[in-house]
Amino acid sequence: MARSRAPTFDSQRADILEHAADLFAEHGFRGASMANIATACGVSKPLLYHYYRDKSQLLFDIADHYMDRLLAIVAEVKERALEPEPHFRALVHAFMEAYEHAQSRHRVLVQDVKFLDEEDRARIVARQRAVVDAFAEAVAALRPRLRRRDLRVPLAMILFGMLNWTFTWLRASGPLTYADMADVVLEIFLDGVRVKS
Amino acid sequence: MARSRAPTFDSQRADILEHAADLFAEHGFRGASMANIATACGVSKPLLYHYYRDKSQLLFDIADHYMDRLLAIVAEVKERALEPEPHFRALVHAFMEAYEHAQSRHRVLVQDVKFLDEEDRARIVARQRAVVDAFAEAVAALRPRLRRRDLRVPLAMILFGMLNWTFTWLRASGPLTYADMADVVLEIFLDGVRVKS
DNA sequence: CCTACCGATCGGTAGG
DNA sequence: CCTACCGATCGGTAGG
Repeated sequence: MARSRAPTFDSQRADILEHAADLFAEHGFRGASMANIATACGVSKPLLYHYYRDKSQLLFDIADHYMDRLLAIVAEVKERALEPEPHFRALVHAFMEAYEHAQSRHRVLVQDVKFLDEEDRARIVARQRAVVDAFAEAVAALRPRLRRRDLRVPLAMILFGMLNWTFTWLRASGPLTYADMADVVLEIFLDGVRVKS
Repeated sequence: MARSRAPTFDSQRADILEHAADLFAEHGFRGASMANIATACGVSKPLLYHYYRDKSQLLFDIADHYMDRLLAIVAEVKERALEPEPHFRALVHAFMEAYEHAQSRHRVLVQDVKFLDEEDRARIVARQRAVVDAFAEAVAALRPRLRRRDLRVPLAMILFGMLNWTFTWLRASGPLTYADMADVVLEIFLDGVRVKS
């Protein structure tokens, strides 16, 4: 009979994923070696292969679990059945809060998904597209008479630009919090910054 | 007497830089080998080392030349001495036009500068900061009564988010042109997207 | 003696 | 779950 999994299996696996995400974020997928990850986790390199088939699987799991989280946020906000503007505000706030607690995963998603093989990459990209579509709908609902339907996705991508670019400059330890940032983005996106008459 | 450089030296060097930028953009700094770059350029690997001391020098040159271009745009627009809003519009349009013709260099700047050694990285980061400062001033001029001075740089970073994130989704061959994109960003940043009463 | 450039191979390290 | 290794490929440089 097959031996059962150690009770620590899942937490050990999660710990490896966390350290791997940090190292991929900092050094890139090619720049971080399996030996580096093993050392960071305080385990041997062969033990890593007990939890993950190969290096790509580790990368895929980081990206896929992170997409689980982002899609769960989209679903949770949708369930509240809010009016267009509160719905939009809730999405932006929930995403910034998620980003605050997943900075390494966020970087990995942005910079390293291109190293996945075609099949794995396609799955991640499809799930990202689902998130973009949810935002495009939320944006369109704000402006129901928007004439150019072809601008729905670009408007969502512009919004994601404001939110996602934070990985290059916003730090949880800085003076501007992630919640402040959500408010500033909402102010700009909803009203712009031009001097009001 | 020292033999002079071949007349093709500068163009050969520029050709190498271009191919290296494409490969770094696609595969990352660690994923693109000197052998790959040599093959793409149609030269031998040792010849690469005639033009560039090492792989890092190649990366630095890509980033530094691109910063030359971006800082030149900032200076050119400043020389026109426009009013705040036309000045701001000119900056956004000029940057989007530069991005359109430098997609690989743009990606390299975003994703690979972290692989430079401390000194080279510091130079690039300092020049990037100069660009951010120029945008922060241009944004502040739009809204001279902005109460929170500490929002000047975040506002500029939010704008850069909209512009720079295009590297993930905007294609020169697509239906939305870079010039269209500049106009949409300006509309949002200046007026927001809320339904106007 | 210089610079320009080749075919071949170096020491070290990657993922496995 | 370890040490000990492998085939391959890395960035960089030797002699000529």
